Amino acid sequence: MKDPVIKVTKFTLKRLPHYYRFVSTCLDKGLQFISSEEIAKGVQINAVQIRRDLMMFEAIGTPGVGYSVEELHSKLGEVLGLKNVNEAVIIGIGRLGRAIIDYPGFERYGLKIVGLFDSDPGVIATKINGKEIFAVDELEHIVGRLHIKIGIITVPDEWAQSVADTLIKSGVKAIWNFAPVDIRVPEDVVVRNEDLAAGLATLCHLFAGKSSDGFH
Amino acid sequence: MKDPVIKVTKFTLKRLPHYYRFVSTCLDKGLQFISSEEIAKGVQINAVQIRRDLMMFEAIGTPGVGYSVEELHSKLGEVLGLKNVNEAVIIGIGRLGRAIIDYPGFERYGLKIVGLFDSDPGVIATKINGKEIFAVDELEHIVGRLHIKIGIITVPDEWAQSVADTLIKSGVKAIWNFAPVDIRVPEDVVVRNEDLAAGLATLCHLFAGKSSDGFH
DNA sequence: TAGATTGTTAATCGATTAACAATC
DNA sequence: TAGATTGTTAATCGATTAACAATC
Repeated sequence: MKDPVIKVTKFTLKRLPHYYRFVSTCLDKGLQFISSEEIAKGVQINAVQIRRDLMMFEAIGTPGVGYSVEELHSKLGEVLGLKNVNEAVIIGIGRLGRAIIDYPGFERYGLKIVGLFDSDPGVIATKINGKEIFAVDELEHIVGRLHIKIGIITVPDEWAQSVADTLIKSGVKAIWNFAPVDIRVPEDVVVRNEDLAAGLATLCHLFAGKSSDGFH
Repeated sequence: MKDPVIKVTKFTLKRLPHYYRFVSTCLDKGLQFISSEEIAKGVQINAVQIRRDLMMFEAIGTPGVGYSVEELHSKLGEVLGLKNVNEAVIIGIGRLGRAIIDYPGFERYGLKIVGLFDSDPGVIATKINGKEIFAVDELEHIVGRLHIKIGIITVPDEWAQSVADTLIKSGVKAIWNFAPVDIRVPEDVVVRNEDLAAGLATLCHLFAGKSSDGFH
């Protein structure tokens, strides 16, 4: 019998990490149950929306009582694919790469960075947090042998696509790209282009809008 | 006469930075005109969608010819609020903070980080790229005096909200938060919570979905 | 003119919200 | 039972797509 793949819309999916984070803190506090209203306050999302989103697990809540914190936490983690530790490699050990390597939020999500790569002879063979940095030339070899499925790209724009291609050739199925270019991948590979500058542009626009509105 | 505030939906806004980036490269290549089809290929978004999005500037394109690269570039930059340089401060000079300080995509968007702050006596008064790091205690004073409107938060979770409060009190109107918590702000302040771990969670889910699908 | 491509209207699709019956 | 809160259905809202007339 195969696992029923839980279908979630793109939009629901975006909200899940927030629920997960909030529910995690509730768990830490030792709470037993929470209502959709309480979650709503915690994550600033409409309570109806939340109930709707949580409907993907059938009948996980108890009317009149709320949701079991523990169960909800566990289910959310499962849907988000955080149950098993995911091993990843990171390519590009500049400042951004280093920041990612010890970004605090990741452990909770079970991400384990097991391979560090760079092309700069000056950093190759040095260590970060006890992990050695390898030459990019070895990327294909190592990724293939360790059966790594996730690659994190923190190299300059002009290298990003070619690094991605190498990763894919080596069997990587999920790419998290921080270079400010849109990476092309085949159908069976998922990619997330995390363009920080785009986030900035969005913020600037909202800001510009607000400030001109202010004068009317 | 006041500037007509161009209304853009949340979704259009998310696509604009991509257009902007692509059009920038066309400009660099010296192209005169591009069609919505060409942009579509470049950014992997439906051409109709693009035309629809670009309708916010009235009649900027020429039927049968396309859009003037130069004009489009300039208009997009304007809408995104990138015309004037935006000065910002950053609080939290850890690895992430340092990565942000020299992330390559930002200059193009006119972001200028003019103040660096941290609470660690070990880094206060040291310099990065020639810019001195100040004590957080001076944040309110300096931000207020320089009339800074944008604050970037790269401190640990537990400090994020309080730093945000200080920023707001000092007159900051836009906050870009990298700490993995949702920051609360008053109505007249815009905030963008850039939770990297949430991005990871999204990627993991997509990945998990793909891999189980693969077996059917 | 003929060909290309825009701007716009109408049709479709999907997400959010409101209302409420079912359940503890 | 009465009160609370879920799960679900129906109504609304907004975004995307398709079709095409207008324009260069």
